Amino acid sequence: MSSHSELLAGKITAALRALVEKGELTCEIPASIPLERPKNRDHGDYASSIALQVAKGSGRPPREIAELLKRDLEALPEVLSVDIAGPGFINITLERASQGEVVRQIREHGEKFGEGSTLAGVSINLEFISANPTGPLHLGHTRWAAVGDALGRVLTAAGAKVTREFYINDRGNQMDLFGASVRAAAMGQPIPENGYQGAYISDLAQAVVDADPSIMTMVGDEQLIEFRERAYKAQLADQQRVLETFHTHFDVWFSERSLHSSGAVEHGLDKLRSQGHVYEEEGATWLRTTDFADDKDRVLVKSGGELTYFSSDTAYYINKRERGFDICIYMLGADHHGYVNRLKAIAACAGDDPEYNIDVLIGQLVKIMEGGEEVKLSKRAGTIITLEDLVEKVGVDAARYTLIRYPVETPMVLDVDVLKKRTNENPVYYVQYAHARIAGVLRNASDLKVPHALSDFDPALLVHDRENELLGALAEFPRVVAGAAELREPHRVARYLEVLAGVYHGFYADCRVLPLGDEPIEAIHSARANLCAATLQVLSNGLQLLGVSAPERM
RNA sequence: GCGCCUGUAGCUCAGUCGGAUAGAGCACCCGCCUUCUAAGCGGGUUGUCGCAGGUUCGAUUCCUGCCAGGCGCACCA
Repeated sequence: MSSHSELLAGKITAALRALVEKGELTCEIPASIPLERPKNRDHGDYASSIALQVAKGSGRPPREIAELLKRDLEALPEVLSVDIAGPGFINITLERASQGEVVRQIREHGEKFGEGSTLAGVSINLEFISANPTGPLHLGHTRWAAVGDALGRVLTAAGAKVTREFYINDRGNQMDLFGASVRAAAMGQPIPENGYQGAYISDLAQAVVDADPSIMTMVGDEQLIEFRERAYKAQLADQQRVLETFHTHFDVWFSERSLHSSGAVEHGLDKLRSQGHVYEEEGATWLRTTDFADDKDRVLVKSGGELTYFSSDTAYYINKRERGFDICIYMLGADHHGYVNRLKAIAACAGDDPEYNIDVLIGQLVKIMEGGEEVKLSKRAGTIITLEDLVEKVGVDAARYTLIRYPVETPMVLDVDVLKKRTNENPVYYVQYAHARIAGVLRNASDLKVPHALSDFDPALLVHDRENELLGALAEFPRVVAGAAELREPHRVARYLEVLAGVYHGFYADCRVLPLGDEPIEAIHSARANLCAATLQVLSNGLQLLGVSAPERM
């Protein structure tokens, strides 16, 4: 689908190239043309600083270059006028009817409006949460559940083939400790040193025993293993259930154990050896990650012969690549940021390009406020807030939306009291309300028999400033989605929706959509109803990308 | 000590490739429902963009140093 921004950028590029060829200008032509929607309405519908940017090496003043471009831009039928302002900004005003065409595009593409092809043909493995199956998902996991899921949707919209994957850390000491803790709870014995505390452990113990009381008569290691395995299955099933209620779906649940049982770890070691970055020292096997950006080498096989967790990580990465993924995205918490370099080093040691094949996103921690005070989280004291707790308190939509609307690299404070409110303080309702409001208008349009099919639409009638503003905002949606995918920042979609909702509310206040009282039905009513339908579509598509519902009524 | 993230209005926070008067919500004040959802709209007030330099026609944005807060530096998982 072609948009005005693409059209204008293309025209500018072509015009610059022609000027260079004719010898009227000497400069490099930038790969991307800066083009923005100015905040100030006096600056037209689109503005570009290209003349300022290009002027440097060209030996001509920016305003002169702007003048040269102006002629070409004005020749476009979609362009009404072009002004040169300030030091050399090019301000472009579009023909009104041309702006209105976006309504047609939106309605024709329907729920596909906004999709793009910038990541077409790229296969992406998106790994997020990856919690240990030794307890419920907590607040930190919840941020990733919301953002990771939204990112998956955004990447898909950009054309990528996305596999969402949850890596289950089901191997190692922690699992044994977990099993021992559950057994101790079942037997009424004290929880082992550094074991797992909390009411959920006794709940798990109770559930395991209820399902099969004979476990109490087992002895020794056999009993320990059974408690571990059954509690593991129960806890994993609980995580899966909770995530489904949170509208976060995984395509693959990948078990760390399976890496070992399938021989993938040995295979990974062989692969790394063949690349020449593995060595033996002091009885252990090491990967020389310091060949690439890491600050120390990492042990793959301990001197005692046991495999490290790091060996699983390397094998897992190699496994992902061999399953055909071009890009492996890892979403990690800030407490794991030290992993970034070693993960990149794994890719490099495997012969890949760490700048392309691997992408590590670090999310800062979430604080939570309730009753005006920070809720201190402590596993020991049992005061953890789980994903389920949060959803119970504020609902799926408010929880997801709030967690998604901030960039992940900023630490955020989540105020439970605010999230319970149904006011503007809670932006999810602001956006959803716009959607519900439009749905109501369209219901009324049908009742009043105001035609609002696309065939009844005349774009030239949309000449009000508010209409113009709304059309401009709608046209931005595909760019926003593409940018969110490219930068891995789904919060951009949320912020855009808030702006769009605001623009719509402004339009709604100033532009009557449907005929009043016994007024006759006219073409403007149909035009505006079409504009409403297009806005409804974009709000719906955007909310869909966030996994947040788009209610017809509120 | 080394590394990563953060520092923007009273509060919570936006601000892709440097651009034209730094934004939103909340809070505070004032208006707007005899007809499309007032969970809304309009107006007013609020800033040394942590500090100091540098690059540039132009810096909240890029570079360097410093200050403050958070997090991390295992043959743990």
